[in-house]
Amino acid sequence: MSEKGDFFERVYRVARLIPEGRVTSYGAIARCIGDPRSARMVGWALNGCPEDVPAHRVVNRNGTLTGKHHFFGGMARALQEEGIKVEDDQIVNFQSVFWDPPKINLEE
DNA sequence: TGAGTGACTGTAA
DNA sequence: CTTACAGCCACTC
Repeated sequence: MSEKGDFFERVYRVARLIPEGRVTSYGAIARCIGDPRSARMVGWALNGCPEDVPAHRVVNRNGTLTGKHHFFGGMARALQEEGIKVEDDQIVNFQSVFWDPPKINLEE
């Protein structure tokens, strides 16, 4: 076990668990999968995320849409479509829409 | 092999 | 949650 590709799969899995109208941070996902120091890799992993992964719901710890420049299409608009208020590439009331990812089965 | 870069985070002031 | 500094891991040249 412990393959390199597992890291990506875990990121995708957690990202898919994000409910609508909610967002999470890269560090939260990184910690969820057991690598809180690889937060940067989470963002890099989402760079090649499939379409079924709501990458637009993943932002940095400040609630800023840091990935907007890399996301295909209007990331801020997509968030607002789900009920998330965004202003100047920054999530409004970020703490209220923040979603803490549960610990998934790392061996599954 | 080593330096540079990046969708980051935590701590300090 | 502002700004500044350092640590972090993987990728590219």
